[in-house]
Amino acid sequence: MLSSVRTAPIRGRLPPMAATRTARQRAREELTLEIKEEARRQLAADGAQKLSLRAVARELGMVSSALYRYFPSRDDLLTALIIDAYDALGERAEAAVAAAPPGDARARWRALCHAVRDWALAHPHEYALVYGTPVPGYRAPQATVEPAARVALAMAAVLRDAPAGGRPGARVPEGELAGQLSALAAQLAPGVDPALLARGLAAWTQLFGMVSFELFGHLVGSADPAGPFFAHTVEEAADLLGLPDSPPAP
Amino acid sequence: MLSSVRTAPIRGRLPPMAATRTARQRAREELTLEIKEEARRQLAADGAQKLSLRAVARELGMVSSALYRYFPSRDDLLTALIIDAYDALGERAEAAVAAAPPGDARARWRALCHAVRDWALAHPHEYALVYGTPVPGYRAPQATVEPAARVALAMAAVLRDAPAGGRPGARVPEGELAGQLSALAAQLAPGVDPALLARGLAAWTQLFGMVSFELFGHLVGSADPAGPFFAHTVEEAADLLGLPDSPPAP
DNA sequence: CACAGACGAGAGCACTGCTCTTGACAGCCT
DNA sequence: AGGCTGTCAAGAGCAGTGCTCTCGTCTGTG
Repeated sequence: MLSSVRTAPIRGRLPPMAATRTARQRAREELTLEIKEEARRQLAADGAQKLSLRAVARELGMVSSALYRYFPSRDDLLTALIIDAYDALGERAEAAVAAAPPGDARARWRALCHAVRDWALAHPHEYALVYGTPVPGYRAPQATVEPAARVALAMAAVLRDAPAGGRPGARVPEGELAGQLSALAAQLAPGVDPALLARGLAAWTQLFGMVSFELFGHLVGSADPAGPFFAHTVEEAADLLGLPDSPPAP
Repeated sequence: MLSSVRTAPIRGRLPPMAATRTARQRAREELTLEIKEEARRQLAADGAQKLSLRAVARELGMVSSALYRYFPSRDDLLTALIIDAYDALGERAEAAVAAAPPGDARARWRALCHAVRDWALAHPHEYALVYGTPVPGYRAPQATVEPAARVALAMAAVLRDAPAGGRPGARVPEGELAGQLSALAAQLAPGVDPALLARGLAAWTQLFGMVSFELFGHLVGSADPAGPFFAHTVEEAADLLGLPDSPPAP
């Protein structure tokens, strides 16, 4: 396996720039996009379960076997859609945080949480693809971990930039958890109190727990239009995270 | 609806007791159980996605079409498994609560939470079937709602029997949420403070959010052996719910 | 220009859920 | 006791799936 990268030419001449790419390359990229587009359409319509390579190919006017030139298997197509979904959600969350008043940590937190829920409600099947049951065998491809972390990173940034203080009554993490938290803090939110970080993790799991419960129908008997409950709990979580209650500049 | 049950004959003679059921009925019941058993085995091995009616039939030494006499469709088989899973989890949770010291609300809460997680870890695919992505079309059959509520009911009972007090700093639910909570309280935990009930709902979603995140691999980068984080968060949730910190009778 | 590689098309394999028909048997009523 | 009725397992078959392999064709490149 001396030439592992197949597309990279040995000659130093041509960097495959956007302008100098050949017609084949352009066609390939466009077709790849079209395939993902159609697949996403079917995903949104019927869910990941019913996404069929043959149906995608049919809709695109090509034969099913030709599609395997672009995605070696159905799982690879799904993986591509997963990455796109993570990126779309992450981008939305980051944009919401960026649009909130920079000094108002609570507003930033609130914007983040509601952005996640809004995106999930708008793209239920894509959300389910990403935060629902993993596909049968499942091995998270390395390519997914970075986009998957975007929401968590945005949350960490909100906490990092929030005025210190925290909420009293937080238990101090001990033992193995303390180690995990300090390692985590070192890599994404240096200087954050471990107890606060533990609450951040908890709020993170709760955020997606609420959204999943709402989307998957587990709240129908209780908090049925889940909006008010969601908003309330987001505020309570903000309280727990010690985010100041009133904006500094109204 | 005096004679809603179909199997009850109009003649007064034979009540279909366990002893007096015909050979056909017995065979049918046994085969139904065997089918579910084998299906559950395949579910545990490969996940709901790969559960195949033909494979189940093959393993049972019968032909696939015969299986449709017992379950009219694959979805119906899955629904039966869903109900069983709900029941198994609910029973486990109830048993854990019952085994905890009756007066120690925190111990009961802790037992409930850990029972849920332990069951989920022991039966990941059954958990995913129930709390993961709902099946494609999905309409929750009425038969599932009662077993589905068992864990929530057990949680409500723990809160109801806990010494009143709650934790200061709870936001009072307003508007639509207040109405939902009072309706909810009326039917499963009368006399519970709405603010506390809101926190109970939040804890409920968080519990399953944590378990789902752990099972579906979303915690690998952060709280990797998730046990310590789970235990910590369960205690913090108990704090929030105002459950007394130390057992009254050690 | 010639050639290696990429490409689309088609046939085909093994599998799925599900339907329909057929023949055998059990349970019930007279 | 005998006949009717409904249940049952079995088999064939349909439409659909993911995926593989082979075949000519065209394209970009040396």
